[in-house]
Amino acid sequence: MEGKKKITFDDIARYTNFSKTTISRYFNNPDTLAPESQRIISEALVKLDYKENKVARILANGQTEFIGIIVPEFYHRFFSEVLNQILSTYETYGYKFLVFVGNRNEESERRYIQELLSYQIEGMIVLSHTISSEVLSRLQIPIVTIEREDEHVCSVNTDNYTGGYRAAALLAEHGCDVLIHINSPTDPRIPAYGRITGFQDCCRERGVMHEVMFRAVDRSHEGDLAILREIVGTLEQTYGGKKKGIFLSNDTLASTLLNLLFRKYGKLPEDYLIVGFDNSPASREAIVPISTVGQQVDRLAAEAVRLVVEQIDARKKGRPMRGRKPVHLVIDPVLIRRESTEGCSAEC
Amino acid sequence: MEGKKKITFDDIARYTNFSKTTISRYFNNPDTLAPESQRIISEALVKLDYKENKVARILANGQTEFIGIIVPEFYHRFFSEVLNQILSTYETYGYKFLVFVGNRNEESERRYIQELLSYQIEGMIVLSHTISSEVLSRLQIPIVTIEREDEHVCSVNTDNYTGGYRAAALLAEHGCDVLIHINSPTDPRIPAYGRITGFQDCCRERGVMHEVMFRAVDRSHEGDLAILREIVGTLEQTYGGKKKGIFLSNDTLASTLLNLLFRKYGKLPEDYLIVGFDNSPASREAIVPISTVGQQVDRLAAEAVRLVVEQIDARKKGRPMRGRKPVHLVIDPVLIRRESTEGCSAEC
DNA sequence: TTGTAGGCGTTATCAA
DNA sequence: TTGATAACGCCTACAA
Repeated sequence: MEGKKKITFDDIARYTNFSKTTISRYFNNPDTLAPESQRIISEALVKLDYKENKVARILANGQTEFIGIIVPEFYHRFFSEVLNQILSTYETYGYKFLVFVGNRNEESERRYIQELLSYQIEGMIVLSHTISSEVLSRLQIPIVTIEREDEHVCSVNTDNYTGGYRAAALLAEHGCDVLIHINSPTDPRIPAYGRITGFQDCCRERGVMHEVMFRAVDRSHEGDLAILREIVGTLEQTYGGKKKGIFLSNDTLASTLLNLLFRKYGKLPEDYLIVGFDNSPASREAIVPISTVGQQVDRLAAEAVRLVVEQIDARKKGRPMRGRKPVHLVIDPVLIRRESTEGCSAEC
Repeated sequence: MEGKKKITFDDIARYTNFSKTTISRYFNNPDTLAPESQRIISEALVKLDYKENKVARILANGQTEFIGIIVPEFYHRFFSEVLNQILSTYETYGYKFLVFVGNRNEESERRYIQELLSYQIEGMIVLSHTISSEVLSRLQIPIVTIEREDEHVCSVNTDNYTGGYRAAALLAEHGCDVLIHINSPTDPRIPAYGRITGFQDCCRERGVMHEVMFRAVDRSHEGDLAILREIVGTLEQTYGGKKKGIFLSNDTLASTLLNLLFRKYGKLPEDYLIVGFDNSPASREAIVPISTVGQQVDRLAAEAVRLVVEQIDARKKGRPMRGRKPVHLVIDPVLIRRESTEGCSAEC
């Protein structure tokens, strides 16, 4: 009952008078065994308390069923939600996940990748963005990125353009005189940039007055608060009597703005409409539920895993993906209307 | 440059005219090699573009450097934060983490554990609570739990009792006439129950009127809202003119209550003081920053990993932990005073 | 339906 | 300082 040495196929073979091969077959092709043999072996397994050793199996057949994941951080809920959904696909595909958090440090992320490769991962899902897709593509294993620069590898992204477009459209429909988009300075090559162009295009098409304000938001709550306070000051001066529709780059920021206004006025003033991005709990649980553009995180994750697995499978039968153009999947965002734009129908 | 077959020690040995053994030594005991030999091998590695294969190494020496993790869910930020901190210890100890999310389903968690064991993990950190510590202790590998029932295994927990005590003390110090604790029905065997007893003991010691309200909170935001609305109604009836100090089981719930009151009165009424638990972003970013009892998540995680690693090391040299009583570490909580109890000093 | 023999890429144990 | 050889535990032809 103590620390006995592990039971192997050899032990079972000896115990049952079969060969190791037969034991192996019991696990991999049970139907090629005589029913009686199956029973004998199955009983022996219990009797000897056999525990399988996948490391040995991997060495023999090369299939680790490992997928590596690199996440940049966990502060933004988006990442923990995606990770959650990815991990949940274990039930579907059986792949196990080796997870690393990139420290925004290219050098260490490189090391993580080497480590992952040394464990013979069969594929990789990358959410971190410090390593270029070109470098990733040279890794010679199936790779899928989520919401990051993806020129040379497969990817799954939210249709940010449509998201930004719909946010603007929603605000315009509610008769806002001026639309404001607040965002941090964004690299045009990453998918999130689409939110900006979508917003702008919608405004232009409809001839609505608009402005994109790039500020160093998203560094700290205090910083955001200060920046938004200043912005509110500016807005009240510049667009005094006008109805203002404000689209923020994420729900946390939207909630911060909302709180700011609510504290100032004891309510969300009627000349302010707010839309966030992500459909994170922060938007639903805000003091006034915030309209938002929801990323379909479950689908992002599911498609990402599906895509890696597809490539892994393809590579197992020949090498059909060789030189093929990377696939870029796009997931539709969902516009969620809440009180911050619709007003409070019932109870006010 | 295409899909060449992998380079092994054999290739390097042939290329350098050393034996496989020497190549192996280069990696494991470089100092036992002649400096010249080291140079030769090191150059060969580059020239041949060797990539190490840890699976083979594991099979040979039995050390996977894997630690398994089972997290119950990712909705509560606590878990993603702990996971984050655990993963970050890679830099310190070099252990890699295989992560599973338990679906609140005992059967599947059992399967996860089997899967983890089959990959020869060297230890396990468990945050999920569907599997009893007794069952876990029979797994014969180092195990550490975090904030869950831990009778038969090592654990790291926040000192919930002190947390509850300090929350109550804070409210009492501010002259509250009655203290209320809102929590979901809690199993007395889990650490979080300490919050309740700590709260009660403090109230009793000080002779403060108090009440613990067990409600089915934490299932959904809408549900919480309804429950809290009802509670507020009750409180206003029962404790009309009194100053009420409310301690909630987590920050999200505290924030929901705060929003409710703020919407109702346009501010946080002066006869309400609020304290949450966790020091999650929700408390800092609330419309009125919420005082809270902070779990030192970084320390919880760091100690948990240290504890598994310690056991793993101990087991490698003999088996000194055999039969020893499990270690239960306790981390002090940190009381964080914010506006929801301190009032607004500056700007009001 | 079952068995034999060799291999997967390292490390460990003796020798030299 | 270096090598030969046997593990590690399983899988996969090929054979019977």
